[in-house]
Amino acid sequence: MTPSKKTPASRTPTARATIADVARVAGVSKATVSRFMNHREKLLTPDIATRVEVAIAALGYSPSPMAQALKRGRSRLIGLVVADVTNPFSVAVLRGAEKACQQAGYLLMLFNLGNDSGRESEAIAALSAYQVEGFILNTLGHDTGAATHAASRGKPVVLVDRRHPEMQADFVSLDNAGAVRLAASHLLQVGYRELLFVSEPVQGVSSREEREAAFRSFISTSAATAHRPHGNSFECTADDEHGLDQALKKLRQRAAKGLPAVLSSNAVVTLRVVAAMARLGWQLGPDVGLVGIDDTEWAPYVGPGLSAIAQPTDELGRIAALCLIERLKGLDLPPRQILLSGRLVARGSSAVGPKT
Amino acid sequence: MTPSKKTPASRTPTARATIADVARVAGVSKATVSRFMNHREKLLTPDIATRVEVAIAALGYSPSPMAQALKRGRSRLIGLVVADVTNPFSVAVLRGAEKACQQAGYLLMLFNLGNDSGRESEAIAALSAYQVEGFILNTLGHDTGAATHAASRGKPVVLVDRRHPEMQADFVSLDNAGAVRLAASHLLQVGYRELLFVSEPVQGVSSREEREAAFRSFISTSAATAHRPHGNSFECTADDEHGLDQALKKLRQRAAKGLPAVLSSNAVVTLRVVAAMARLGWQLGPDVGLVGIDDTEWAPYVGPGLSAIAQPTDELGRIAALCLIERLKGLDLPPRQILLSGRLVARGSSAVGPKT
DNA sequence: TTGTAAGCGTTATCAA
DNA sequence: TTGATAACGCTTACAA
Repeated sequence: MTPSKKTPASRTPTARATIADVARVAGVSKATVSRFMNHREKLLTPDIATRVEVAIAALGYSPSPMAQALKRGRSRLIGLVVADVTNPFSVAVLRGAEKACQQAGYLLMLFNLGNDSGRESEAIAALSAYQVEGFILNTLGHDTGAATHAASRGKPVVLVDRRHPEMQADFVSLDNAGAVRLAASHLLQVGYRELLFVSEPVQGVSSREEREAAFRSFISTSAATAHRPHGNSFECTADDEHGLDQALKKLRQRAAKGLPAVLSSNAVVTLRVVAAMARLGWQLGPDVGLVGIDDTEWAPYVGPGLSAIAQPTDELGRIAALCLIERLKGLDLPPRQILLSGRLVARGSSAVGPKT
Repeated sequence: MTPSKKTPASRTPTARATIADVARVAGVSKATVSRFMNHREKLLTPDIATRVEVAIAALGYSPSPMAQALKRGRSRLIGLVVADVTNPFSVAVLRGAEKACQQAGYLLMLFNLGNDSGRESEAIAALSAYQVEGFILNTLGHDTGAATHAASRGKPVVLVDRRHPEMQADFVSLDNAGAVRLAASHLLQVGYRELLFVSEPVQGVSSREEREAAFRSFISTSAATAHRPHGNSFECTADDEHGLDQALKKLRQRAAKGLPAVLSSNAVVTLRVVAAMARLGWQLGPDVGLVGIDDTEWAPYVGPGLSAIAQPTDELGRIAALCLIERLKGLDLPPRQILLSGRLVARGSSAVGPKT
């Protein structure tokens, strides 16, 4: 018998107590300790129970989730894959999800793609290896093989904001169509008539597609209206400042008989539009109106204040986590779609006059 | 013999391949497979090696990090505890750290305190349980017991931005004193004379203390200078808008013979100051100057543009991760302090006239 | 009600 | 150079 087996003194003085230590101190078997931990008051003599309890307290024992995971096949870990942590929307979702997970006793393993959507498979593989019980995905939705694979292996997946083509999974998102209608009709109401929808390259990203489509359909629907709006779309990339400037100039030229306004498809784009307006020296609101999807803490202080459709970001993250946890608890339903409404926050950038 | 033991067909068709599966397919022992994985070309007959290699490829085998962690005591996991993911500085650090960790083959487990600094112990306990090999801590530094405990157990800890009192650990941060001097002397140079340092409640948070102290010392040092600046400090909380308004009014009253300016200690405070200025209807720059620590993507577009000290945030996160990884590789040095310099970005909010 | 023992997927020690 | 075999810390039949 090696001394390291039995005498606690021979352990590294700082090592975690194991179930065997507890069993020894309490004078019971490991199985009993395990039962105490998992079934608590059931099937346990009060006497033994207290002995175990005391030993646990004395040693400061807590079970090793790693060992539990190995044995049970469940890890109490949830994998979160994010296209870009820099995106404030992603962060907000992350925040909501993390909170809900913690409350349910799950921990989050984070994998940031850094906008390199090709690594989605890599991310999922890495997280799978750690036996995460399920995934929350806020990614572009290309490179969808691994996710589908995970899903087919019975690991639940929840998609946030962006769908993956052909993937059967719960989906939690802003009601994109509603949000775009809200923004666009607000612009019409205020008096803008010549609208430009600006988004990042659509490139198969579902939320961008949906918003763009909603915009087109809004325009064609309300063409018959008293307002008779016009609408166009523009895709802007990070480096092509010139292109955006040109698009805005054309917008203003077209707007001979109606005021021009931009509807931007997310916070990143909004910032680009704001930058372009600054370059052109135009006033947000009177010269060109602006409403963007995504409200931010700084929106009130940019120019005359940026009008926005606020997403219930925390709620999106929270609901995504809760959906996932329900599945983990065995809920077996066909994939659900949960669409949350945006809220219009009107500020100076969608006011025609200097003060409304 | 239960069929599930040996016949692959009886496994859940989707289960991961294990080392035993590989061994069986290759016709070797588990030990051999393990050796192939860990020592590669050493001590292996070419014939056997290729058989193993083929089997691994055929089954798509990759070892279970959980099982490895259990056996080795090392998990290739790093715990990141953040006071508040909402803070853009924290996110930026997170981003840098996550990237470096991924490159080194580590995964990040995230725990967000949601600004409830009392839960720091809880966070560390939870992450410890998962055998994380080390910690990156960007927390307030109260509730320091658990971290110290982890450190004493030989788990390396790196502190980012905020020190923990009496804790021996690597520390990575902005050079706070330098940053404050940079900001303050810029204000003097431009022509501001009556300075107000605004920060969140200092309350034992090291970075806030250091910045405040640096401000005081800058003022007293340069009092003998030709500029003869005055300086005061103000702590502002999220809900006390009135207090901040009053502080700014007093600042302007004091500034009878010298232009007034605010030096804000981080992005959160900067936003509050901007909001207060909007409430008061004052112009940033001509009425009251402003330089804040932390540059943000929206800073150029708020008012006349917000002057800022940009922190090398990505670099901070990256270096924190690298420090940790060095320690994990066995580096045994006394605690290091790594201080990175900030960079001044001057914009309209620190320009006395309408255009410089 | 409790204990014994097998096994989760690895790695490490020892023989062969 | 390779193969049994015993751990790692835990859960769970099955026996007692």
